[in-house]
Amino acid sequence: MDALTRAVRESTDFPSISALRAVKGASVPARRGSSTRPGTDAVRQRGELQLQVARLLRVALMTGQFVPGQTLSLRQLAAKLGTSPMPVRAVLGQMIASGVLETQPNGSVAVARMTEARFTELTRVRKALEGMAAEMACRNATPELISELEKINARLYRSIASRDILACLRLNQAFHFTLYSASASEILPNLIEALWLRAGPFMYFSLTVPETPWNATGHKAVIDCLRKGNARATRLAIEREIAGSATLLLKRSDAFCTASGAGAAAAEVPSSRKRVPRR
Amino acid sequence: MDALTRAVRESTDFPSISALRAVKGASVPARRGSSTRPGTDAVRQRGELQLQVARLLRVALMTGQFVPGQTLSLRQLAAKLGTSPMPVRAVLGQMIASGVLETQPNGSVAVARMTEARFTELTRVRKALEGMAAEMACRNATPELISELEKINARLYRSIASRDILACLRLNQAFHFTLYSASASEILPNLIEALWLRAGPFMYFSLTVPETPWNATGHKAVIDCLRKGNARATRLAIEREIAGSATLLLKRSDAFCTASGAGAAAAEVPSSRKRVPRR
DNA sequence: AAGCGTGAAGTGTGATCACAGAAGGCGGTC
DNA sequence: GACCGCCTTCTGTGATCACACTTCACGCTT
Repeated sequence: MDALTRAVRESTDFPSISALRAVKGASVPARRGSSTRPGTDAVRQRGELQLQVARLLRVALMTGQFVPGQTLSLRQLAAKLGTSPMPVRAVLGQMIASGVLETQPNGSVAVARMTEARFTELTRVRKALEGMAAEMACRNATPELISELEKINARLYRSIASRDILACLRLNQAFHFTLYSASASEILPNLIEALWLRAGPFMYFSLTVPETPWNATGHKAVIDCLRKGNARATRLAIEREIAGSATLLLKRSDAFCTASGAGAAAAEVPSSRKRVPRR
Repeated sequence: MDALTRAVRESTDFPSISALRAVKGASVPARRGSSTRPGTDAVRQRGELQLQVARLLRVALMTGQFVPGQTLSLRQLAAKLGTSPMPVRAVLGQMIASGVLETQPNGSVAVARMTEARFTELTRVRKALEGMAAEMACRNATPELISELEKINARLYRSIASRDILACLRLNQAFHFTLYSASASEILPNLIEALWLRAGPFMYFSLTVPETPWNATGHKAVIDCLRKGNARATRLAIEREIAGSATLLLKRSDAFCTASGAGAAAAEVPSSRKRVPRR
């Protein structure tokens, strides 16, 4: 549990993209002109930076690196990532459009806060979409898929036993999304991912209780239904899983204080505006 | 029907934003420095340009101003809208993220093409989400809502009678979204709008047959269910409406030729690259 | 005449600059 | 001592520039 609080404290300490780029001078932010991309620079595909920024930001959100309500600054994020504000702008804009982030009344962007009503709705939509994806996945499930899910599940149980919450989150996500990607749907996984991203920061903080009663028993039921080839039952099993973890989170109603209210915890986040004393 | 083909031919002839801005020199694209924003300039809120670009692009997509598969150029769109490429970039990036547009292998962005599989999936997800929104809307339906829906519906019938397809589309959209916004959901209307936007260009071209057998009889059933306060029935009525119009479109399988294949119709779109003869 | 290289123009992406507005410390005044 | 205004700094947004890459017309060569 202290690993979690530590991760929260070092809330912006995720790996820098700049390590992936050529040296180019540590803090000098890349000169303009032909010297910008010396021949020794690492090859970069078109839009590669945006993808990397998006990936890092997604991971950061899902692993509680950002508190709900915390404001994210374009330039600060860009500086931490070692890029110009440009790709960060694009990614934040997309996340705002998908409801993961929101613009505060003064114009700055912040991690979306969670209210009880929002969470209930989110859970309802998740049940519908993920249930549908699970049903479709069951319709074209292969033994390989089932064995892969079992492998993930085994690792998940080990992570639960060793209280490695980060690994739990990662493996739980892996379980769900390998299942959903088997649905062969082009649109469902993306929609579901956006919903997870919306719930991500809040869920992380709700799981920071030392004794998480969540044990992935629902996953076993899902695998059983897949093995039987019962699509309806698979849908119901996934819906039960979602509902179960949701009620688990709702029971900890204090989590909303952290997330939604003008509570102390949100104010605890050190203001990102470090003022340099004048002269 | 010629109004439609005309709209297709003038496929990029939508109103310019520049009319909303101060004069500032017709084609001179705004100088840098303090002269950029003279005191006589129209007041603009933060991010107002992006919102306007997004609105115009949404309308253009829903009214068939862009053929599925047509490539959209940042700079050309910006020039047509009278802005810099910047806000267009942001909007296109969001639309790509939501699946409305897609990046072609060479990197340029294009209106997403529609395949039969995609359309089937899209319809399934729409039934789930819009059914849920309709059910929620019925739970807190007011006489005002019902009368407003009836008013929209009456205008819709008049538009069908006069074969004003643009008005039909607009009023149909108004009917559905006033219903869904009554669900008081924060997330469903946005998700549904993204789905409509994905299907929009394709649906428009499927409706360009002169004798559209679509008559909004499903809307009457929805209103009846709302008046009875039967939420389950409202969901089913909406699902039937969606399924009905979907099968109507699927029957016209040739529409996919226009939309998906390397068909002639897509190639008909004049290449947006007008080359200036060299010197 | 047919094929091919050249180069200009167009493409999206990333970086930098400029601007208006918000936020809050600092010095002034009452 | 408390309040008010300035002023610095930071915010996101829009514009412009630079770059790598693609595309395609022109003009040369075979």
